[in-house]
Amino acid sequence: MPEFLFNKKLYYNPVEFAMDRIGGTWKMPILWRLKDKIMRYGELKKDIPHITHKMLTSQLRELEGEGFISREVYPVVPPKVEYSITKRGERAVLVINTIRDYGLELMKEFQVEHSKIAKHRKGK
Amino acid sequence: MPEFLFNKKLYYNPVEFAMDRIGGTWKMPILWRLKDKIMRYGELKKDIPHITHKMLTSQLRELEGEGFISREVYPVVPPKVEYSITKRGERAVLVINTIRDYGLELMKEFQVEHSKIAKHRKGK
DNA sequence: CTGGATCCGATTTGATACTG
DNA sequence: CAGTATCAAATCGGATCCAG
Repeated sequence: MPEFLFNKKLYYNPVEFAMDRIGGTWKMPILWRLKDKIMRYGELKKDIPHITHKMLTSQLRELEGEGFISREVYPVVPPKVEYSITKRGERAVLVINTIRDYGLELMKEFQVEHSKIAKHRKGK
Repeated sequence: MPEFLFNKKLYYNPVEFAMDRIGGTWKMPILWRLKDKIMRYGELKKDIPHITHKMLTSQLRELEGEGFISREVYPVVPPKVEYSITKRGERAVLVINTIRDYGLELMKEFQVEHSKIAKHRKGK
């Protein structure tokens, strides 16, 4: 397993590299929401439960800085900022889908119940 | 996105749940090594660069406790303990493969060199 | 050889206040 | 509305020591 440097951090394998780009608690939920629509900062904030202002802004900065999302600022008062997904972000969403499906599978094995309106969702 | 509890921790989505089971810096490297062979504690320790005693033992405990690997203790002196992958662990390796492939793809995009030979860098 | 426990510094995150 | 800055709390990880 080769090791390498990126942004002054030492990585031991490609998995770690990938997870540093799109992992953590919040990046996937953000990308997931932007996968098929443009959203404003406030919309994301309202839509992602429990995320704090600080985490949302910092994670958006990182995702933007590494090209997974793009940010458009409208010079109006009050400010309006829209976030949208990029090609690179769309590619990431494919991987997120795989992990998500696996997560659902694991939850079943571990008998975890998503308390919310766990209606019968066939397929997907 | 539903939220739910598992082991007294609150999760917001299936991705987070999956990554808590097999994510972190060391779990994937461990599973990866056990995917096609049984290994002793000391072998894993020597084989995984930079992992500390504390991290290796704690991660092995968690992986075992959640059924991704199994642990066999031989009642001899000095102790001999062998770790092997389970069916659940093998399923996880499939996902790890996907993430790994994606990681390699990303590394290429970001022009990361993963040669073991050091390259000239500006800073350090 | 394997593994548990403890101390402690480093990193991450939450809460809060402030700005254009 | 969107974003920055600061401080404190919580978490994580490394080093070390003890044990069967």
